[in-house]
Amino acid sequence: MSSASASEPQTGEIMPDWVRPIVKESLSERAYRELRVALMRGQLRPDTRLRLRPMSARFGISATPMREALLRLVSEKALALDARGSVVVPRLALDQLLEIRAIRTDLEGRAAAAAIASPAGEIDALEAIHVQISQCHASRDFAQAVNLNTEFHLSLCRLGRMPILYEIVELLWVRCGPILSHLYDDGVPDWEPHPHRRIIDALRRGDSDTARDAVREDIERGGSGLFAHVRPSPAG
Amino acid sequence: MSSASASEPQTGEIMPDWVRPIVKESLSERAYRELRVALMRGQLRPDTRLRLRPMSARFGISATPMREALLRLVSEKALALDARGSVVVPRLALDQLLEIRAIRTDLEGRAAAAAIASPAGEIDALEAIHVQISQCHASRDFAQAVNLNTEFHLSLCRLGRMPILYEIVELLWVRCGPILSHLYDDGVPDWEPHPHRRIIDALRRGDSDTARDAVREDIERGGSGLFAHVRPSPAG
DNA sequence: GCCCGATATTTGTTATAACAAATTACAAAC
DNA sequence: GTTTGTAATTTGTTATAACAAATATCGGGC
Repeated sequence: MSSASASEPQTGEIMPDWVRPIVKESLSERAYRELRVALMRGQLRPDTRLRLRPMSARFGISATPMREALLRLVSEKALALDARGSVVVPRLALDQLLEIRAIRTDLEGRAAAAAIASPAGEIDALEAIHVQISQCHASRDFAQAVNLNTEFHLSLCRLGRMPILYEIVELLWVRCGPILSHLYDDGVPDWEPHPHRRIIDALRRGDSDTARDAVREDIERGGSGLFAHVRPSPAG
Repeated sequence: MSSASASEPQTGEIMPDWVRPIVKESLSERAYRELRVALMRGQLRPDTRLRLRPMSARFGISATPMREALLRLVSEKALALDARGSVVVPRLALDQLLEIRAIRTDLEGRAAAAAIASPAGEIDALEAIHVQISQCHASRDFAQAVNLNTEFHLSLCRLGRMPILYEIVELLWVRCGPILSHLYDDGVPDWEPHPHRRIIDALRRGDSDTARDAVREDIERGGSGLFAHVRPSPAG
């Protein structure tokens, strides 16, 4: 580690920039990150129990960092604790799904409105994602379409350049992860024009109001296939 | 499972309901909760270092649950890690404060709009908080006024009955905690009518649009005293 | 006075062990 | 076959120890 570490005191030497990205990732953070992407990709089914010691064995680490990773996801509500104190993959309630959609309407809408300042290349990249989604629809590759749809929304949020907002929205998507695989259970929407297209066109025209409204339309009209996989709300 | 502990197998016995509130709070959760309210009350100054072992000594617990509590707050971004890996009370950047205000406008605005369905008594309670704030202004008790102002906004959000939204907003307030004590550094605003009053009146009239707009006004025009205590944004 | 370098301490991280509570497994009794 | 009671296992929680890296302390040289 001759030259990289960020905490090294300044030598007179001038270092090229490309030596820096030596990141030291703790064991708990690696486990956290792996579990998180597994959640977002829908690879963990609701009600799955994640027991501490079996998990730490699977990851090849001790209980302490594994517990850290699990509890961090619990604190984000991406996972939950059952009555026994065991970590489980939660099943979203109807109330929660509706609330998440409402919050996403506000936040993703604001991000989209802020994204009109984006350079053309980044809007092109967003469009490229939507083209891939359309291809997945055509080839009936719904698993990939789900992941790309997530990527579309998160990429759009990144264009808004609001890091705090982005993290909130990402948390909401993680929470929906376990049921997201059913996004297309009701079939492929064939709206014309697709809300994603409306978003992209609005961004190109610098029309923030239309961008925001297209996001709202996408959220409100989409995702109907998810409702079959939420639990009824308590006393609702 | 007629009435008692959720995990207890069904005995024929019928238990009164009041035996239930036996809550077992783990050591880490108690430390987490205490630190969190200390943050929200502005009792921890920015750049304060919270070292692991001294902290666990102060709380009279071992390093493991203390580390859990600290890392949980780090994961919520209520605390941060410096280059050494030490936990520190972060200093908000200007960008972040502006972004938090924008997000609060959306979310607290939506909560206020949803709160028009609230029973009259709860709106009265909200008004009572604002009356206390006015009294604090008159008696120059700004420390208490800050806490009550926080309580006003969080109470308003609770009225919206959107638990996920509420938790997000609360997180945003926790992140502002370390600089909130400077809320009145620019003096007491003497707008007429005070936005809080507009909110309360709008709730009573069931006017969701005005409620939302009054929240926006309160956020946009208030809190100018905070800007002197944020660090300049990186390359901003 | 200031700077340098070796030692001692403290730091965050991870592993392991001890503990109580809960769950499971299993065999005896009905 | 079902139930019941006891033992064995597994669970989450907490404490403690070991480790390397970073930091602080302190003395000597200039």
